[in-house]
Amino acid sequence: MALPKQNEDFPGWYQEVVRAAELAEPSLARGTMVIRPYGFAIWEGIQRAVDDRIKATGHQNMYFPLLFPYKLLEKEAEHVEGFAPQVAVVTHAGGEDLEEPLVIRPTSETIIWATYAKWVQSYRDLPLLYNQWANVVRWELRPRVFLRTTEFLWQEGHTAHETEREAREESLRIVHEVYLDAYERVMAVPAHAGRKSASERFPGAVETYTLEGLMRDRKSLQACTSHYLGTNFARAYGVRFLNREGEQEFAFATSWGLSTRAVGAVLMAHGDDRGLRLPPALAPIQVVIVPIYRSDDERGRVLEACGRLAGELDVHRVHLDDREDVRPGFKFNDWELRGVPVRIEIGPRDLDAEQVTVVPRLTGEKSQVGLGGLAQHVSEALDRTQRGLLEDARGFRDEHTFHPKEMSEMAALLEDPGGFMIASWCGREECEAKVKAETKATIRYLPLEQKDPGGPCIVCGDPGTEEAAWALAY
RNA sequence: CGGGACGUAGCGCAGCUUGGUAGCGCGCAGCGUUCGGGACGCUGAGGUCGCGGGUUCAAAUCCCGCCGUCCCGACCA
Repeated sequence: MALPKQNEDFPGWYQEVVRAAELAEPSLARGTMVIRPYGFAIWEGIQRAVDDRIKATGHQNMYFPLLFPYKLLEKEAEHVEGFAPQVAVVTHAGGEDLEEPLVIRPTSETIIWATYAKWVQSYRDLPLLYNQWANVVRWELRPRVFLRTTEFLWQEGHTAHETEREAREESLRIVHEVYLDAYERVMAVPAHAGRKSASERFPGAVETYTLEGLMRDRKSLQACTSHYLGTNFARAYGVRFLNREGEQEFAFATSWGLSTRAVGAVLMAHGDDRGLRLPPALAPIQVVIVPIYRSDDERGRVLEACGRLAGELDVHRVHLDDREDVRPGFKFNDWELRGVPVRIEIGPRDLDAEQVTVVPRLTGEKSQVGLGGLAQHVSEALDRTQRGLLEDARGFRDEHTFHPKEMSEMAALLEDPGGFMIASWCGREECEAKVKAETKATIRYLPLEQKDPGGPCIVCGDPGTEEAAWALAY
């Protein structure tokens, strides 16, 4: 089984890696997927990293229901307008048509803020710093495994605050301390933190922050979002509190989410022609040991050594591949496809020389390591891999970041080689739309703080007000 | 919903033009030999040819209708 070449056929490469590494597969209902154990273990690693950080920033987990009445959705005008086209509605249950149709949540702002109304009376009740891990359903027109499925898993944080300042700080803090930290330190995926333009903003948000990562096919992936919602939801659902001056006031809101799309981000940011490459901090298996033997005699000797050495490693997740029905060569390829960071081969030749063979997935280079120094050698290889993947991805991104001055130049660069196009923008939606119509590229992010782009709008030539990053996206 | 393609074994496909016993590769099962980079041999299991109708002595193949999937666009974490 050979993978399609990444450079020549990226979508094919992606689908084949997902299938062959047994991460997930399309399911029976349109646009849904079955996540297989290995793929789910990667998601669990992401969950763990994100959940730890959510808790470290003072949030608690809770759970809200999957279904809520349709009329709740309608209370926030922009929100319903944005989500109505992609909402699945239950109209029939218990053997009859429902008087009140129920929405399958596409996101939970509505039900949560309708409930927060009951929880908040006074400024003393604030802030509410809550998160939930849940599944949501959005009727997307073009699903793609992990990147855009009809149903997906995510976490969604929903906080309520006393002041605008506090809520704005919260939404930014999540971007940096939760998402950026998890992406860069655990998933080894470099990302730009930025603001969304008005047209790309979450329905109902005042400001949407995003992390954008550049994938191996030079498209940008929105890796998560964090929204400052102002008082839009508090007004719609009546979340009022008595402030310190004794006046009624609407609470300020944030919401933020990261989904199973993150698994796709890891695949597309690090994969190569041999398959997945997983950062050790995330990998379900950090070190795999492949025994090599012919006779029963060798088998006993080798497996004994494998067991002993596995115990000596300073690594949490070690797997001994003792399958009898496939040969070592098959196992090498199998684990490379699955992205295991370090492979150790142990055979009779190694044992005779009191050494083992160590092969980091990052480089694929074999080296012989004496038994005494093995634990340290492996730890160093894992550290190098964790750093190396991030550096590789960052280098790739920087090589594909350009500063075009003319529309024609930008269009040509988007075509080949592709990547982020940093260019001046006047801030008008017409100009944004024109770029999309001509090149399919959209503004992926604006700097967190608006700054002088130092030149005329690349589209219309009027004075620029924003430094925008354009790219093709998923 | 617009434009294109495709539905034949678990997966990937050939066969259709010119109607006549259902094929190939991978995978799967058994046995043997192998085992330091995706093994090989022999034997075997597995199919309402997407569904319905029509033409015909005879339909995977020709005709009509329907259903479904995928790709490009609009929507999007």
